[in-house]
Amino acid sequence: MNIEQKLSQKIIEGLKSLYGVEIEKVIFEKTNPDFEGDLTFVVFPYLKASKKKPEDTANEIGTYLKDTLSEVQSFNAVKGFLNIVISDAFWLNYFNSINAKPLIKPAPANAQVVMVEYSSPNTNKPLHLGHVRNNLLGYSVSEILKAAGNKVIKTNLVNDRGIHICKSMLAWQKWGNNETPESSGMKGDHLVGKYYVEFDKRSRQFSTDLLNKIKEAIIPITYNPEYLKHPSIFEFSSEFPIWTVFVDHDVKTDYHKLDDNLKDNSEKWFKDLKNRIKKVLDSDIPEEISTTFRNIETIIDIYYPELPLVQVKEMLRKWEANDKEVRSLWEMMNGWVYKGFDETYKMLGVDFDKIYYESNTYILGKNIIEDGLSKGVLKRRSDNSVFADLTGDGLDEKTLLRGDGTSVYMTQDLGTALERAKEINFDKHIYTVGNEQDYHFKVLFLILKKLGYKWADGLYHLSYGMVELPDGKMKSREGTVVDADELMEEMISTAKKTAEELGKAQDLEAADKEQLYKTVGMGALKYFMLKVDPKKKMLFNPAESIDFNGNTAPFIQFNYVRIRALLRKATELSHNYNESFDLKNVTSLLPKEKELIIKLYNFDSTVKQAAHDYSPALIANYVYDLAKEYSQFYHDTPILKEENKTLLMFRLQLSHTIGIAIKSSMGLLGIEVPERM
RNA sequence: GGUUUCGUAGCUCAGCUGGAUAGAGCAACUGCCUUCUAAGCAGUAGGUCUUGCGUUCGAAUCGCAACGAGACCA
Repeated sequence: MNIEQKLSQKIIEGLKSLYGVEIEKVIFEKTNPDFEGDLTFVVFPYLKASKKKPEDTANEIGTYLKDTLSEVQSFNAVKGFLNIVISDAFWLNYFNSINAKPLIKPAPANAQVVMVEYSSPNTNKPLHLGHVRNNLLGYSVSEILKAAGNKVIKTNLVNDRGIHICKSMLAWQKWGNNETPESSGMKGDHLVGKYYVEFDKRSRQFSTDLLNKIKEAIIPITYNPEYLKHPSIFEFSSEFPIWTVFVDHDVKTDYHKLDDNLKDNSEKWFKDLKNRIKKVLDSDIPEEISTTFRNIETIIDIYYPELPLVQVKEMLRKWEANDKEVRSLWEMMNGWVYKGFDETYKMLGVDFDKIYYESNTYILGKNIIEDGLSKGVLKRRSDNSVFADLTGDGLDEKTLLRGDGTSVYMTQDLGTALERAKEINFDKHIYTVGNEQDYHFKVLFLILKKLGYKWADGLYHLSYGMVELPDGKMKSREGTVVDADELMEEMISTAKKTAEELGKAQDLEAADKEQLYKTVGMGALKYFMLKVDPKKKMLFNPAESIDFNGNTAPFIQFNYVRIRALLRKATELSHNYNESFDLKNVTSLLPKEKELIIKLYNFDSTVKQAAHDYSPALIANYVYDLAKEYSQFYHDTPILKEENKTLLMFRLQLSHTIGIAIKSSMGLLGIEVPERM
């Protein structure tokens, strides 16, 4: 039983015997630092029962505690606050029980099985800052869950198929000149990403060129605004404002901006244009117009099949039909990407127990539809599409199967979840996905619950906030994406620069120095991202480098390093801090020493809370507090100069165990600690 | 427009299952290296917790409304 439980029990007893109040749960506050005490019990709610002044009530309960619990050394009552002082002997005794022992115990045999899905990249471009937050969170939450006694299966669902993957493939095929990671010296994922960007560029250029051809063809009739008076032309121009631009030569508007669809959906745009032209041609119009429109029609007919977006759809169709050539191109380019990702993952220090590929799972989910229809959870519309009616739960109708029988993302996710539940009998399944998908997961979980799957109660969306830049969200099209590999490189070189400026680690071997820069640089990055509450969006300013001072990983690492150096020196002086020491000879604790032991005492509950909240930020706050507290202690108390041998030993052991706590906590964040820096 | 999240120091964030005078770090300013590593320690300054109303012994925390910002869905 821990000290809070003991106190709770006695307070419940005391309240009953003193005032006849029965309560179930006692909550303690941390004592305000301005007052003496380790824990505080607030008595305001019981004044009605006690019919006494706040201070008197607190004093009575305090007396009861002191009389019945030997751990209670003293107490003081300020207004309605009962500040309880726990005896040094209790804290020393506690410290002795954990001294030099590992703080994290392996999961028990009957542990709950938790799947944690994270990372889930697309294979059409390299990882960026947003993925970095996802990966660090997923990994850290996994480690925290393990430390809290769960069996964790880390998993990654790779999005390796679809229209966006085909874009890189098509661009490489058409304009790649057989460029490979070897020939270009580029990381595979970056090379593929380059062609993804290339596709976008070429596609837009192609649309622009085509548009220019149309513009030229239309010139003969643009000098006669009279034509606008024809009803069919008028209708046409109102649906396609581009016409107006052609007619009015004074308008300098970039016609690209006229219709976003032309940028992103040129295929549909030109198709629509052609249909509209047909409509005009069918109507009664002057000869000159019909000739012009026929010319335009011909231009579209010639160039439409060449549109990159048209071709990419064709490629996807071939991929789905298992076309040999397309499949082998796909395999080759994905192979490049995986090699690149592996490097990034290694640098990030994350790993997976199981990797799924969407190319294997995207067909799943269709049997669920049948099941859902027969259970009446899903319904069929007249156009043959299938949907879940969630309006009763305050949500919309969610279509799961289109009229033509094709499925949507949701269908896949339903299928994948079912597969996994069958394959691995998990108790919980965590999806680490950004909060832009909150609605998606709400719907997903709700449908699975409605379908009656018991395991659906164990599904959880670890929804994290977006990483934003000073001018808003990252946008790949605007080139504001912060690349993961570049960022990591930068952090490491900044660590190097800083270390050199400070004259740190001069006596280390070259290889150890490199390792140190990596540990410190990556530590700073990871801590920076994990110390923020996952639920909240966070800001990253590329113009300001991530700090190495203050509330940062390097500060925490530095304190670990000081402990290690201290212990090395102690060993040199033959102070064997590993042998057990006699508690009786330590008669009292310095305030800081007690504070530190209490911090150690809080390790378990912090890990538990962090696991419950899926929040590495709690661990980050904890370890920073611990390191800061130790830093003050270290500064104020010369340990090796202590003449009292027992005290000297105690302080070495305290430092040692705090070192263990720092290392363990940082480990939960995926951050390493160096021996020297 | 509908749904939803958020608003705390100049900046980045803690604190939010209601508790005492709202805390850190960065940036600014001031001290402290002959000492176990100064990536440190100590200090100064910086706040209408967006605003208003309500709930109560007590509200940054809970409720309602307004204003502002973001996300998702059309």
